[in-house]
Amino acid sequence: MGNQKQKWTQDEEDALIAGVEKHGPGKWKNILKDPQFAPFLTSRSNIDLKDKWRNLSVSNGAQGSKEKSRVPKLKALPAPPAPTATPQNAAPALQNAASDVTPPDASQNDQDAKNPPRYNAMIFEALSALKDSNGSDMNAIIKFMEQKNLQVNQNFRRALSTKLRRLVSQGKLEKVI
Amino acid sequence: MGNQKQKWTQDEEDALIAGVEKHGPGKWKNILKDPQFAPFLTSRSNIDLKDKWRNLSVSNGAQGSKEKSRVPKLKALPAPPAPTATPQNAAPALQNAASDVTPPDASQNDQDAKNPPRYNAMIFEALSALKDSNGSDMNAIIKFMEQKNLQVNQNFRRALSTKLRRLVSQGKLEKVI
DNA sequence: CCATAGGGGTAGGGTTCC
DNA sequence: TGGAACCCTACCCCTATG
Repeated sequence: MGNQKQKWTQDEEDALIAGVEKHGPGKWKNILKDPQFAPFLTSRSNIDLKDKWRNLSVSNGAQGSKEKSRVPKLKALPAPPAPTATPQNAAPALQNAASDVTPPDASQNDQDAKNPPRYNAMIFEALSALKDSNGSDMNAIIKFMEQKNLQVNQNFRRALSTKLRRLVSQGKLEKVI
Repeated sequence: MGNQKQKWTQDEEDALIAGVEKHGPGKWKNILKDPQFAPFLTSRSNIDLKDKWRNLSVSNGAQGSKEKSRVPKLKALPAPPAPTATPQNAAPALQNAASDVTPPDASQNDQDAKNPPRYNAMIFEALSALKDSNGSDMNAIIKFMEQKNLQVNQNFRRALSTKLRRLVSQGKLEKVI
């Protein structure tokens, strides 16, 4: 109903293509986070990027034959069991082919902490920040969290407690007192 | 690498549902160990079970009701179905899902249906059946579908069209004109 | 270490708008 | 009718907690 289509601008499309060149296809979230492209894609989600790339590939992959009155016939291809060297990379007209798409992202998994409450990271950040004298107690950590406007509810205190114990048992933390 | 998507078969899904009925949700390891279900789930981990159950719950539950419905499509199996008569292949072999197609659904819009129509399978079956020397056009495919008593409405024609285009762009189909 | 719960990300099928 | 934008689901990985 109130569903308006938001057509892709040239800038957005360029940013997407450049992003794929840099990060490789399939790294939509990375492209979106890259400060180099993010400014152009503020109103796009990683899903949008994926879909747009698919559309680009489709229009580019199809033969641009002007014959439209013709009824195209289709023939099944031999099943593609051999994914040998079939990059299926129908990149939409990329000029710069100097750098292959091979090394897009060395790490396939760099799920950096962002949204979810990364307690571990928070703890270490806190301890690092108030690395005074001979360590900090739990209350100091809580205080630090509060100043950071982080969610510190009743549940959190308990979670922090067990987390600290676990970290100590894992040797990642040292109890000084 | 071995990162190939392994779609859930009907047998696997049935086994999971039956397992949840017997052991309750959250007892994934138990279900996996139960000889009653194990034969069908040899290629699934307890994590897979958990994820699949989550998907099932999402698609079947929350239909406008705040009720977080549990068990999806439970059919009340008082007695163990014991369909163990068809272990056939204990190894995680790749199965060709060509034969089965969507059941004859009279509904015009199966948005809420659980089993989405598998256009791909239908298309390949059609092309394989009318293995024309030069290939087949869309109308031939439609004809084939009609003879199969498959739902061929306006909606289907459109879907088939886009599907064919995408398959061509993916290199899975070849347009021979 | 083993197990479960939940978040997050991509791919693909299918649909809606123009 | 075809293309483009969008939505929904499947599947899998990762982290956190017990």
